[in-house]
Amino acid sequence: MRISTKGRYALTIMRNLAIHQNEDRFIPLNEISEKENISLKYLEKIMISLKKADFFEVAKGKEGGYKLKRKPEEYTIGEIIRAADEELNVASCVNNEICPNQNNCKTYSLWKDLSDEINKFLDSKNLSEYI
Amino acid sequence: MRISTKGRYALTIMRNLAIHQNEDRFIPLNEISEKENISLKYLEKIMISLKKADFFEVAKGKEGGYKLKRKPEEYTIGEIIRAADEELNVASCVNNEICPNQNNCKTYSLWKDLSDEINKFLDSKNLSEYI
DNA sequence: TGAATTCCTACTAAAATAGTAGTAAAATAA
DNA sequence: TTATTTTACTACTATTTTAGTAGGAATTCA
Repeated sequence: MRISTKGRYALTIMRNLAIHQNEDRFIPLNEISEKENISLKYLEKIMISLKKADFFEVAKGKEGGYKLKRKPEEYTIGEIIRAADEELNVASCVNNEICPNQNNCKTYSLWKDLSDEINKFLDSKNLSEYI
Repeated sequence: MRISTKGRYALTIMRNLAIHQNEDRFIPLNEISEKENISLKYLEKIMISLKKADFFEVAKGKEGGYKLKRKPEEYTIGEIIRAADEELNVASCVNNEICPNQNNCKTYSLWKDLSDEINKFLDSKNLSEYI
């Protein structure tokens, strides 16, 4: 039961943006790519998901890049991982798909409660704790 | 972040054995296979992992099958899922592999703590709660 | 105007998960 | 003793998910 690298890299991106938040400039992805040794193309792809969550101000072109909209302590780790396309549910029956056996399923509440536990844990941590 | 079907089916097997524990006989896998609509061959495969954990008495041949060694309340859900080959760690750096960056990794403790949380939760539940 | 950057679409590779097939070995009931 | 039932073992295949790449269009600023 693993957090995907996509989720972990999303956190890496957010941490890097947080670190430079006080500098008055946009941070381009190639800077993060070089520092963290992750391909630029892959970071771009992860950004597609993160942008939907409205985490950044974006500037295209020269001197462009990304800048966090909020303070680091205002992002929870949970919302970052979830934004990276990763649903934090341990079984598909939790929240999303309909299980044909839903009503008399003996273990639904087990998976539901565990998923809630995981989300609660990750929502109790914020980005500022990891920079 | 999903619990694999292997892990879920392992629990299904254990639940079925628990249900029939008071009957003075061994439960063959084909009975569980038919009732739960899971292929016999796949159940056999999952059994290979579970047997290593010494959960059952086994009888081969006619009238053979499996029988739980302990009472249902003496099996935790955590040990069942872990026995089904599924490590309950959210990142490979937790417990197993060595991360080249271990000492100054800012997120190691995050993944470690989350993994501990998941294990603690599943170890607090026992099989008798799900039959 | 050219270099740096994000944006967009499509594709490929690798790994993990899920599932199947065939047969040998063991044990018991008849 | 033998046919049948069951687990045990080994190997293979298919499917799905995750990870990663490629190429170029659009935008913006120095």
